[in-house]
Amino acid sequence: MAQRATRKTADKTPDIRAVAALAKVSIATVSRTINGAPVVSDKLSKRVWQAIKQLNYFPNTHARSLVSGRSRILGIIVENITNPFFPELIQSFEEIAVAHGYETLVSSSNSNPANLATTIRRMIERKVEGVAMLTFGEEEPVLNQLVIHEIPIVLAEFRFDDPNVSTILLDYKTGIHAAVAHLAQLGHSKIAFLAGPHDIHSAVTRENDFRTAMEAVNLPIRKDWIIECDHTLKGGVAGFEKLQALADRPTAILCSNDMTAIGVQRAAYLKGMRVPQDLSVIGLDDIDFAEFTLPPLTTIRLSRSDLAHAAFEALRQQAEESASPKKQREFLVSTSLVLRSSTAPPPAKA
Amino acid sequence: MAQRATRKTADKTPDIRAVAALAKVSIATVSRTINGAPVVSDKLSKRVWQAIKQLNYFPNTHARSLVSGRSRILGIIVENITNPFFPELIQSFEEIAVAHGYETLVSSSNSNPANLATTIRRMIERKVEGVAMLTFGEEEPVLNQLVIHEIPIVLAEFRFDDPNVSTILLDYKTGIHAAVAHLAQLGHSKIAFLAGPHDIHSAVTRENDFRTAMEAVNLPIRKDWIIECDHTLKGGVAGFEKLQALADRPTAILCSNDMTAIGVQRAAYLKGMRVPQDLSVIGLDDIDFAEFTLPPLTTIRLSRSDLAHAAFEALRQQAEESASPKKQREFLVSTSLVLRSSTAPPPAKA
DNA sequence: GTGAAAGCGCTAACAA
DNA sequence: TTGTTAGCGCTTTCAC
Repeated sequence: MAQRATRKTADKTPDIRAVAALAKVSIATVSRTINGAPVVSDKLSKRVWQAIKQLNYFPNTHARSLVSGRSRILGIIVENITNPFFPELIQSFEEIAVAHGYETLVSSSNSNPANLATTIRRMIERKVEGVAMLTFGEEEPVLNQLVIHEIPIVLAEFRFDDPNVSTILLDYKTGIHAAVAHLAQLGHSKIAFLAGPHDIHSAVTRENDFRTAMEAVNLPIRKDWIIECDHTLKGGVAGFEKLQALADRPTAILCSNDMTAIGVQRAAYLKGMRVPQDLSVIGLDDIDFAEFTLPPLTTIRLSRSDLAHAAFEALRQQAEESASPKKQREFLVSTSLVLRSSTAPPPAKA
Repeated sequence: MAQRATRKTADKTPDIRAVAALAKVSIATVSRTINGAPVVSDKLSKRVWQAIKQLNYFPNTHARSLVSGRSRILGIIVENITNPFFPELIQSFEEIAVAHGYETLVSSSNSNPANLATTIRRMIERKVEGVAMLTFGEEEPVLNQLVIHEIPIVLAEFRFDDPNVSTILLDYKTGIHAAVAHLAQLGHSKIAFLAGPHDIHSAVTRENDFRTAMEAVNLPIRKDWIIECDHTLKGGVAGFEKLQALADRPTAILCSNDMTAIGVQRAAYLKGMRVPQDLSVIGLDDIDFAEFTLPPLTTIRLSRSDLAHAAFEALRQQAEESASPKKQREFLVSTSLVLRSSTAPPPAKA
């Protein structure tokens, strides 16, 4: 009761008025000072900062967002935070966002559409200024809500015709062609491909690029050597076993991602096969872990940092240009082959 | 211009007034309906929900937070999102939080104090209702700001005397004693320990538990067999190499975490040593990856889900009891040994 | 059970 | 350059 007697003596967290009172200025001046408006005199500005420090004042972002209409929050949705590729990506994205004064809301879809819908709802309620959907193909069903709310979106490998939607194109082709050429040069002609799930755009693109790469070096594409896996360790194990069950087996396996490749390495080891002497393996992503597999994995590098930069940049441009006519943009992120120790010439014919 | 002529016809995102108008009720009734206040009649409630749906209305959380003083945001700060233990932990925590209607702000300290301070500032500005600091020992310098703002905190393995600070105690002892006993039973007497950084509480606790476990089975503790690493793959490699440089070498290595153990496995492989025939290795955490190492890693399981539950529960209790006298709480999360294939009897004497 | 009205803490006109 | 003031969209007394 006593505490509520007067505003000024209450020991609640200080607000902009408290700062203004202590600095003997108006609240507008405090607001201008905090937001770096160029008109405040040095004298007052100094008094204000001093008062802020003295009171240990923190501006209330909710009030700020409410009146300004800008939340300074960005959303990022990934497929599966448990695949090491994504934490590394999130980390990059957050660093960039924080450096630009944005907060990040992270969420993973886990390939669950209901989950995704809830996430979108949460993000809309929090008034995010943009969403990076790095789910590589699961986004279509929910895109609509975001588009209706005119929230800028950036997608990977999927074009959507709306002025608020930008796209990041991933040039897998360069890396995959280099990988296949590398294998061919080592003398491999029997090359298998462990694909990702066909409902993921990036998986389909990767598989297509594998096909054209094989054609480019005049190597046969065998249907039973292209197997759909699920981008997980277990998927790699399963894919390897299917290949082993075949009468005619490949001498090299290119995998749609690193996790699959690591699964293959493990499965091969358990079967008593040596990588790379008995079997060459190449991954895709170059997650931090790839360097530490046994043997260290040769892989196609897809830079998380490049991807994160592109995603942030796409969103920032759209959000901060809200006045001018919005337009879609396209960004390109490239890939490259990283040579380590999981490839070698094929074993001599038995 | 034309668009701004009147509020009612403007095509901006609908607000509570628009819903009230369409449902022909007051905004208070809309608010009550949304928040499930028990007084609204079925008839009006139905009209309101119908209007909400028709307008595709989403309540503005910033306005909500501003007036209610509750943001329904929780913060979680981890040491390093790149260690697979943490994404799994974050995932669990977020799921629980979302299920209870909370949003989560994620951040990793990356062992950078300046970073941590910024993070805390961001979280205070966003008015988080609680922070889970799962940094295992880097939290002290910034605890103060949070405490001043009376924000509920939950810490791992560190007690702090303040009514807003709860603690999760981790019972490493059970798991570590089981691991050492398992090794002793296999016939090992030369057991090394690759510790974590000494400025991390959990690392110190784990090391101490290793010592008491060794005493419990009457095995000698050798100083040069206890090496401080850094909980990373590289650290494990380095630790292994230091051990190999010794004249008298251990036959088994217990590691302070899984990443270290995986580093050891890799380094041993490169040296031509076989795990477990030549060297037994045990990890701690049981990250998802542990099951897929070569060979599958025997490790001490620390449940991410249990930890996440404890952390959320601690925060929720503190946040939702704000009226009644707050009190510190303690939670306990236990560990257990998971037997896989990286341990075996020591090699016969040469 | 329902509505009217007073703010929550801040930004952005507009005045001075 | 600085101050005054009108809301941002919502929750919550307080009347009815």
